[in-house]
Amino acid sequence: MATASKRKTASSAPAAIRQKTPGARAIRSAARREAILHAALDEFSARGFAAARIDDVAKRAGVAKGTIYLHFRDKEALFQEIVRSVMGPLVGTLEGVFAADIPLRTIADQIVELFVREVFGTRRKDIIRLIMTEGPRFPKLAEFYYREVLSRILAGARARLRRAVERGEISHAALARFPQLVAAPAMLAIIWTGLFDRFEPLDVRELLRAHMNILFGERKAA
Amino acid sequence: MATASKRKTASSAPAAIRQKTPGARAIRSAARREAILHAALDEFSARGFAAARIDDVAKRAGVAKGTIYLHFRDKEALFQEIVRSVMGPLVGTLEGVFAADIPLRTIADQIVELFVREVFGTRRKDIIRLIMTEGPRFPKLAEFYYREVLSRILAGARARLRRAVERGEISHAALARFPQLVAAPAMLAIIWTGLFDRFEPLDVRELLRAHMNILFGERKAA
DNA sequence: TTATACTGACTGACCAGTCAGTCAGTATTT
DNA sequence: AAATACTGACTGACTGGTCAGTCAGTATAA
Repeated sequence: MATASKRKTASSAPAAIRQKTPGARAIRSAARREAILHAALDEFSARGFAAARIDDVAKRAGVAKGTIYLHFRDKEALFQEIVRSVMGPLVGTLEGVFAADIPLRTIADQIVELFVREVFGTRRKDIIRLIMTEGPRFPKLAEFYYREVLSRILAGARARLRRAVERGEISHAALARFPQLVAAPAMLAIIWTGLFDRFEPLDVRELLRAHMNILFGERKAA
Repeated sequence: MATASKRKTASSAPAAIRQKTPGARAIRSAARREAILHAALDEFSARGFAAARIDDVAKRAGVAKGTIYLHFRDKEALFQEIVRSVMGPLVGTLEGVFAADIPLRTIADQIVELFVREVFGTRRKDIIRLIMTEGPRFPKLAEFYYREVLSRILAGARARLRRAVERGEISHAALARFPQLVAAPAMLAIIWTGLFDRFEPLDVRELLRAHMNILFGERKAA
C-alpha cells in the first residue's frame, strides 16, 4: 500500500488534492522556499526593497539566483509573500483583542506591550518601516499592505473605539473617527529609531505609555 | 576715473572684494543655479532621492548635466542645499513662535494652521517625507536634517513645554519629555497621504485639531 | 528513462559622475 | 575704438559599475 499511496501524489489525483505525501523532492523544495523567504526578510530589512539585491538573497539562502524565480514570480511577489507571512498572525491577534470583552484601558496596555514585544522587538518593525519608506515609490506594495493588513486592523480598532465611546470608557469621541491618532506615536517611533536614534535615543515603551495616559486623560508628573 | 573703477573689477583688487558689479556672466550663472535648485526640488519630490535622475534635473532646468556638477559637488550636496533653503525659514518662524509670550493653547492652534498651510500645502511636506523615506539608506541626509532642522525645533518645543508645565498651562508633564507626541500625528499624516489617501483620504486639519483637543484635555462629541 | 529542480553566465537597461573640447564674455593692447 | 588674447562656464558623449530577470545546460529524484 505504501507504493499505491505514493503514486497518488502525481498522476491520477486532481490538482487540488495532489500535495499529499510530499516525497524527498517536494520536502527539499519547500525547505528551499522557506530559506529564500528567510534570507529575503534579512536582506530587505537591512537594505530596503529597492536596494536589496536578489543575488544577495540567493547567496544568503544558499541557492542559485534562478531558483528564486522558480518559487516567486518577481522581486515584488517575494516581498508580498514575506509581508503576508510575517504580518498575518499579528493581524489575527489584534482582531482577537479588539473583539474580546476586555476593558479598553486593559486593551491599551496590552497593545503597548504587544507592540514593544512583537513589533518593535522583531523584524515586523522593519516590515512596517519598509512599507512606509518604499511605499511611495512602489504603490502596489502600499496597496497590498492596506488590503491585507491595515484595513483589517483599522476596522477592528474603529469598531472597538465606537463601543468604548458609547459605553463611556473613553472621553474623546474623535478617536473613533481617527484611530490613526492612537497609532501615530508607534509609527513615529519606528521612523525615529531608524533615523535619529544615534543622536537622541527614544524610550519607546515609555513614549507609548505616556501617550496612552494622555488618551485616557490621566495626569502624571514627569 | 571711469577707466580706473572698471579695472578694479578684475586685476588689482583682492579676491574677497572682487565680486562687485556682477557682470552678465555672474548673473547668468546665479540664475542657472536657482533653476537647477528649483528643478531638483521638483524631481526629488516626485521621484525620491535615490530614484531621481540627474539627467532629468538637467533637462528640466534647461542645462547640461555637467553644469550641475559645476554648482554642486554631488547629488547629496544638491539635496542638502534644497533642504536648507526650503526648511530654514520655517525653523526660524517656529523658534519665534516658541519664544513669544503667547498662551500655549494659542500656539497649538497657530502651529496646526502653520503646518496645514506652510508644510502640508507646499513642497515642504515632500522634503519631510523624503527625509523619512530616504533617511534610513542615506544616513548623512538624516544627520544633516537632524542638525539643521529637527534639533532646533525640538529644543524650542521642549523649552516652551517645560514652561507650560510649570505655569500649569497643560496637565501632561510627559509632553516636555516627549515632544514627539505632539508632532506624531503630523508625521503620520504625511506618510498616510503618500501611501493610502487613494483608499482612505485623511482630513489632516481635523486630525490635528482633534489631537490638540486631546492634548489639552478637552472633550468633544464626534 | 523521463520529468523536474536547479544552476549561474549572460543580456539589456539604467545612471552617477567625468572630461576634452567649445565659445561667450572679459581684459589687454594698439 | 577695434583687434587680440585669455578665461572659465558650459556641454554631452562616454565610462565604469549595478542589477533584475532569462534560459540553455546539468543534476537528481521518480
